Amino acid sequence: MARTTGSDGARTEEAIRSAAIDLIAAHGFEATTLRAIAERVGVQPGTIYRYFPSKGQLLVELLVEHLGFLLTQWALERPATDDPVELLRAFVDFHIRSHTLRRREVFVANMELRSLAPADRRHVVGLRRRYEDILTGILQQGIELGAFRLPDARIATFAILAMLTGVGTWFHEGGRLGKRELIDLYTRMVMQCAGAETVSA
Amino acid sequence: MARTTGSDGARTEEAIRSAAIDLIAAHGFEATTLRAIAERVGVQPGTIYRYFPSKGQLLVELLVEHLGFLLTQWALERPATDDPVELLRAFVDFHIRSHTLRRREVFVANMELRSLAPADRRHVVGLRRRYEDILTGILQQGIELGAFRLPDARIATFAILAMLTGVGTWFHEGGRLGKRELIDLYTRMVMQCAGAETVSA
Amino acid sequence: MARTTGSDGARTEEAIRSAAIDLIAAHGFEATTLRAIAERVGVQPGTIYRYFPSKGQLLVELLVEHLGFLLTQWALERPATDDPVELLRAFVDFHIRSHTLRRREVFVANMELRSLAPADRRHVVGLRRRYEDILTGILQQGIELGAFRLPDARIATFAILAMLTGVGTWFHEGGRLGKRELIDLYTRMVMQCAGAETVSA
Amino acid sequence: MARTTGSDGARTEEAIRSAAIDLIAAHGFEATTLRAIAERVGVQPGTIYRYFPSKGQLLVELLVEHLGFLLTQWALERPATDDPVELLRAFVDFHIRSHTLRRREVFVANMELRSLAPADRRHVVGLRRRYEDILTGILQQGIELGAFRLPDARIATFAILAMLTGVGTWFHEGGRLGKRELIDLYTRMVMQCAGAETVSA
DNA sequence: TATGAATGAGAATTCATTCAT
DNA sequence: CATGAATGAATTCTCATTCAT
Repeated sequence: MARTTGSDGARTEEAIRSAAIDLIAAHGFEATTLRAIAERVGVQPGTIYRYFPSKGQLLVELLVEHLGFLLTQWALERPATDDPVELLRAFVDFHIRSHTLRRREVFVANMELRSLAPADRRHVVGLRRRYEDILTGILQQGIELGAFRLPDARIATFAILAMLTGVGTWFHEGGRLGKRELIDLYTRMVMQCAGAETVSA
Repeated sequence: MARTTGSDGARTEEAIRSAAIDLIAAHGFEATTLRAIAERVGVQPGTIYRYFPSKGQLLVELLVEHLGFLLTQWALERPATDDPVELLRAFVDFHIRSHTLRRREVFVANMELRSLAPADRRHVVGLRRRYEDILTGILQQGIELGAFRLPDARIATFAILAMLTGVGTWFHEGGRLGKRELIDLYTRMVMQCAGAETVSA
Repeated sequence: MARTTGSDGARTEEAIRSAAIDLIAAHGFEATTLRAIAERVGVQPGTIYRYFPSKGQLLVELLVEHLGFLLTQWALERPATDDPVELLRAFVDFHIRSHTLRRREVFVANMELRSLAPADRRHVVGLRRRYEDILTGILQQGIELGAFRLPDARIATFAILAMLTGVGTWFHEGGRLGKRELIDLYTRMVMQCAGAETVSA
Repeated sequence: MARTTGSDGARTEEAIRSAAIDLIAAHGFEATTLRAIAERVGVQPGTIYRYFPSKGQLLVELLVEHLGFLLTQWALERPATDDPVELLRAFVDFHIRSHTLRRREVFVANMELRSLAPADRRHVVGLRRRYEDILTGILQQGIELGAFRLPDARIATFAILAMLTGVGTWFHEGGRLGKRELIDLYTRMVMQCAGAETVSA
């Protein structure tokens, strides 16, 4: 059969993206074959080339889309305040929410940078850098205002992001811990870590 | 030519291990070919099979060896004290030292679990679990003795290990930060994170 | 180049089957490489995998197809009579005709059972058994009716089939003996062997 | 350990021959590896080269030795008589005995001619031809003396040898049939087949 | 006499990719 | 928009063979 009635390009492209993220998150980029993606979508491998020029470019688009989403979404959600404590709390909340909601994308974005061609890697790393800078900015301001006791905002950024992102490796919706509690727990640990004066949890 | 004078098995095996760790850390297990490993060692690909029965088993042996090393070494190095703060300090020191010294092994051990066959994964995950349990034990004891303020020893274990292990992704010997300072910085952040009373830094 | 104009799947599959039978009959299954088959067909080795999932499965399909052909064809050709002598004469005729016409298939079916995986071997041996049973049935009936003097129908089956099938190892169309004479010669020998009363030669 | 006390070259060579026949009979020449032979003997693969210059030559030696044995042994055992019926009876007896006793050698000799290099094949086929000629001679004489009714001594040779040799594919010591009965059965069938006047069984 | 290390060629198989239809 | 046939290069892995010791 040629094509399911009502299918169209946009739908197919989205199905490819979704299948790709799933499979790459599960098995890694190198271990994921276009055949497997195509099979999940229900098309022939050649069809993928109507939407993405190569396997590598598919990965790039996935990562760029994801990081773009994070950046855009934070810009929308970030509270209007300038209070570093408030901002840090909001960032932790945002990060964990988006990283549990889009686990697979996050996982891929963290694991598969090395699978990118150099130019693409630079591009993606640049985007990620912009996301890290959000946290660094919050911490820096907090240090300056005396709200945080931290020796180095940049290194603390790495430490806190690693901690938060690590959630994705073990947290599963429906386990003993709800998402709300998870966020509360991590908020408290991050606040302590940052040496925030007002630890209320 | 049969045998290059002076070559011997033990040396070749070690060279294969080392080349494999290097390349797998750099490009991932799936993206690493036996050809590439062999080329780096200076042998033919088939030679690897004198030492490892398959590519997969090579990975297993690398990971088991590494985790065995961590477990053994901690048993040797851990201070005689029962003081949780002292133990946590020692653990952070140990973890960062071993994880910067053996960066590549650590990286591989964290990334490539999914490349293992199920039975091998269980084995390796079991070993890793034993290592995690060391930290959980320290935190648990500290919580009970009132030395740490943490809501959950297990989750704090994940958080702290993620934070510490993340060091491997950005720290390079010879950068602006010395290893001693690095350890001090992280010790301080971990202590704050754990809510340790005596934060002296 | 993607597709040679005019090529199509069914033709390619048949060409692979034919080349495979030829080469396996000539050199044996283990000694036959997919490369060699592909070369004879005029495609790349990988192309074979569009049609057969593995080299082993290719052999299975060849054998099953051949034995299926024998079984079907005998069902079509066997004379309506119940006379064992008439049936034996027809069987010898049928067997030699099909075994000289499809020499290569027969040869492979007799030689390469050991190259099959156990489950496949059981399947193929089952089919071959059904073919043997045709002859055993004829002999059995002939013994009971007194038309044949044979001590054991089963063993006589082995003996006669070995004798008939052996033709394939030396007979070549165009030699000093025509196919008709060949069949007559063997019919006479088989009849004598079976101790048939009416030996008219 | 270098070598088992008391081991010596002759013993090793014999062990290699024996292991080779076993494995080649079981899996075919192409499917039999020198590694497997060496393992069964308990030596390293390289050791085989002290005794045989190549894998192919090993096969040649096995076949030549076997056919030489048949020729020599028949020369020793053949009855002094000139009576074709007596000689045929003795030949059937001899053939089945030697072909059940040395099943593996026979099997290999029948299956693996195609694995020989052309020159070796000619040599081995020549020896086999001499063995066939023994039977052809007996049949020819019997036809001339009127003891057998056969249209063609050469073709009858093929038919009878195929029939007799086929025994090796299904007969197993210890089955429902003893070797004595087996020989009697086949003697009777061969005599009938040859149209021998005096069928006493 | 035998080992153990290694080679190099070649095996089956997989896969991203192309393109006429 | 999508298929189905095919490519060609690469992959893991195997094996007969060599040879210093």
